[in-house]
Amino acid sequence: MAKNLRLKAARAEKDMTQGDLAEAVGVSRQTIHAIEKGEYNPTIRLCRAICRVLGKTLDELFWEEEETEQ
Amino acid sequence: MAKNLRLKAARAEKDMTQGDLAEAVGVSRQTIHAIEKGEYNPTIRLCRAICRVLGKTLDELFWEEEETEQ
DNA sequence: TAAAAATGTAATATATAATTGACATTTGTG
DNA sequence: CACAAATGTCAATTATATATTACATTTTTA
Repeated sequence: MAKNLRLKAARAEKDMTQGDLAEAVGVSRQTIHAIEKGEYNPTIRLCRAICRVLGKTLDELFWEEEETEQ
Repeated sequence: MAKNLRLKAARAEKDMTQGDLAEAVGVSRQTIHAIEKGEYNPTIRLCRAICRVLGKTLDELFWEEEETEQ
């Protein structure tokens, strides 16, 4: 998975820390960190929760034209 | 998770069986069945793969205004 | 510039996505 | 109708998303 800079930017736009977002969507801070870093392949439910909190769509935050690795 | 009828319809539009789609995205037929039935909370990577094969966006196939259960 | 807040990282544990194999039921077609 | 293909379902297993705890590093701010 590639780094998710769009997520990082959307979070910054809302002035939320990784911890704030984690709490808002009900996961651990490390999970948000791992998603932004591209280490995790999150579930669609978590992606939707993040989108709702940040006011973005799935396509805006989680679409990728091509799958890079694995 | 709610039944994913949009996925079922998009698959029908491409005249693909559950088995065809499963093979195209590299998962088992049961996984596709479970997603359509709403039993699984698939990963974003699998959702993207399905979207690419069916020529749809994440928002078209996997967005939900509200999370129903659990 | 020191303290606090935020972020990065790692190891271990747990929940659940996904596989596999097998069979039952439904649907389409000769 | 009979056969085949597609779909539905179940149980057991494996892979991996996520949690938890803990600490190190970077960034912010008083």
